[in-house]
Amino acid sequence: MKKVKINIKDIAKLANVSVATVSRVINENPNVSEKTRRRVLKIIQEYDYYPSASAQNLSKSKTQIATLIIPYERGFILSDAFLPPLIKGLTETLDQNEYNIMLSALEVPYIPEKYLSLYKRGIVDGYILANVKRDDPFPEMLYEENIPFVSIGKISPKLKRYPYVDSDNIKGAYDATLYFLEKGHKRIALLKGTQTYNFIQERYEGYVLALKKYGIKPDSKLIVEETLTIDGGYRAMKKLLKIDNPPTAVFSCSDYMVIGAMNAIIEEGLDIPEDVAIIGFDDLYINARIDPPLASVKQEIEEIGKEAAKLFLQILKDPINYESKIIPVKFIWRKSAG
Amino acid sequence: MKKVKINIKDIAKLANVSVATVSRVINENPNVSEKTRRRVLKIIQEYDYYPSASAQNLSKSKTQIATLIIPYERGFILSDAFLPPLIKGLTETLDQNEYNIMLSALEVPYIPEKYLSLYKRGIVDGYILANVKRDDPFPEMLYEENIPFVSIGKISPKLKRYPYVDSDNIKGAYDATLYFLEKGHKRIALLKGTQTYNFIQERYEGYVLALKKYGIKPDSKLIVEETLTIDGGYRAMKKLLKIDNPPTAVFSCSDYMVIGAMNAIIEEGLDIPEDVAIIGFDDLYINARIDPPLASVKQEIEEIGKEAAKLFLQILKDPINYESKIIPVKFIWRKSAG
DNA sequence: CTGAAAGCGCTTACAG
DNA sequence: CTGAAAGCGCTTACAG
Repeated sequence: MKKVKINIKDIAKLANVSVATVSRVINENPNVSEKTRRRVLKIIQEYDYYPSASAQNLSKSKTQIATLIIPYERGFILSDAFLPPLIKGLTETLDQNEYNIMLSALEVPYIPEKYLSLYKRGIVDGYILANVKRDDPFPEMLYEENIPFVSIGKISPKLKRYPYVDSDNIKGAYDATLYFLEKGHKRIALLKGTQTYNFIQERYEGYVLALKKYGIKPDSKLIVEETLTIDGGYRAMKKLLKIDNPPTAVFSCSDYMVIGAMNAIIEEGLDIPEDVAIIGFDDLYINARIDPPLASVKQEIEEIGKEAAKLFLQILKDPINYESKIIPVKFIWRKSAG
Repeated sequence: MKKVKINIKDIAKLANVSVATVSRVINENPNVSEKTRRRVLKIIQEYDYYPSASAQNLSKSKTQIATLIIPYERGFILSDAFLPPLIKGLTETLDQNEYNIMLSALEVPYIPEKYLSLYKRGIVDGYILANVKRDDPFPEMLYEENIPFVSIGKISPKLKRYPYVDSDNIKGAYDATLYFLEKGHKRIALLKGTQTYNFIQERYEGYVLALKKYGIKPDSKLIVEETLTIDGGYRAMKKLLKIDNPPTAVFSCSDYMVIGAMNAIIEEGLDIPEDVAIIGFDDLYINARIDPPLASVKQEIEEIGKEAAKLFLQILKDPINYESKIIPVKFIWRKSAG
């Protein structure tokens, strides 16, 4: 039942042209007469011919494949607000440009050489980095070797210039904190992640910036570092509730931490937002449906995926003249914010 | 700064052997003297040589790439309990076997031909299907054309025999329902998805099976179909609370539906689990941390990913003698179950 | 607008 | 154990 695989030579013979002409038709080269083009196209359809990607890759020395690098970090959850829309944005845009995307999900710490070989062996044309930490050595290696990559989220401050797409983390944290300040809160805590993701640093900066605007000096007792998980949030909040003069408002770098923090708050018999108001970051599906509904800063992850894909395609063509992008975020008020 | 790309011919020359020998070394062909092997390997290392995947693919006519097909269905959320562990399981196992995985996330309804071409063009060696509905025509096309694929979750009942890895959905639903029955509940509702995923059908069967064991005939008023989302669960539960003699227990095909259902229950001034007990399916991260904590049936998604990857590698070698797998699930008691 | 031919970088019978 | 050579299926200057 298996049809013998037909190749460009067969098509050429059937259409009474040379393989060069068939190749031109396939590649939409304009130097083919309309008549010939039609004839060849007809034969191609009739025989259900698909050009071999391997052969094309070998000739063109590119593969039309990007690879998505997602380091798995213990104590970090790839939320449903992140991975699915990211994948959607990336694949949609790449697909429109006949690019495919490969998946490399690795547990930290990973061996960068292994992932470098994807490029060196000519399996992929370049990398899209997601969820990479500041101290991850991989981007620097790519940078050094002039290998095409785009980062989703800013990364190593050591790199002078590299293509990235990121949320406006500073603004998001700033807005959330400012909201509390305008409501009259003086003791505003920050739930920071222990991890060295750049977005943590930026959200911290946004928080500090807002405080500064109101002439408040950041109080180190109000800034707690914990893992970016539900449990981390729980532990952090427990600590905060034990200090003298505990916070009346909490801004968290992650919604998962907020969920843990909520439990800690309720456990102490306090009310949200009356005793402690709280705002998170990410906007999980469930945020609107928890009791109380959770305020958050929403990232446009799907758009980030799209922009990252565009940027990737761009740097393949021109590795010098590109522009990195910052995508706006949006503060979503809900009851937990008070 | 860019080193000229070195190829097998260069290595052969440098090592004073033929390209055939270098190729044998690369492919770990035993017919090479230890001495020669060492010499060649040394040169390879020294010059940081990587064989071209495209050239290898062309010669071997395979690509060492599988593609993961994830149809995006409106009204269905790819939860953080599903996609990340699935990807982890798949990539880990494939990686160990020097296989890579490509990503095709498409919005339903999609054009199957487009994804078929990934195989026909020789971009991938086969497909791993996730989240595919019963009436999706794609698997049948693969089946007809003898294209290698493995399905995560059972699919079309039209296919007589095909490789799949699935959770024991029937048992999971059965256990959850049985738990309620043993607690003395008589009016047990089922929150079904409207979508035609096979797992919905199976969870329904497990539910019915348990009822039957207790001599209870399924009451159609207690079985509500809605989208597998938070909102769907909310609407379904609202309906259930309006009927005469409303349920005292609810088993839901999805945890997201449970979250919506909880809101509906609380809105009516009822208590969980005192007035209405509830059990879901999937076990989201947040389940343990919601108030009340949510009982659920937990799937071993990472293991499913691993088994699917193994099965895929297996059918590539032998498309006839393989065994599909059913992975056990686990009922997780928490307060919401009563 | 079209074709003959070299080239992309491997693998793999075949012969020794 | 090793090598010469054909073959995998394309693309792309080059010549006309």
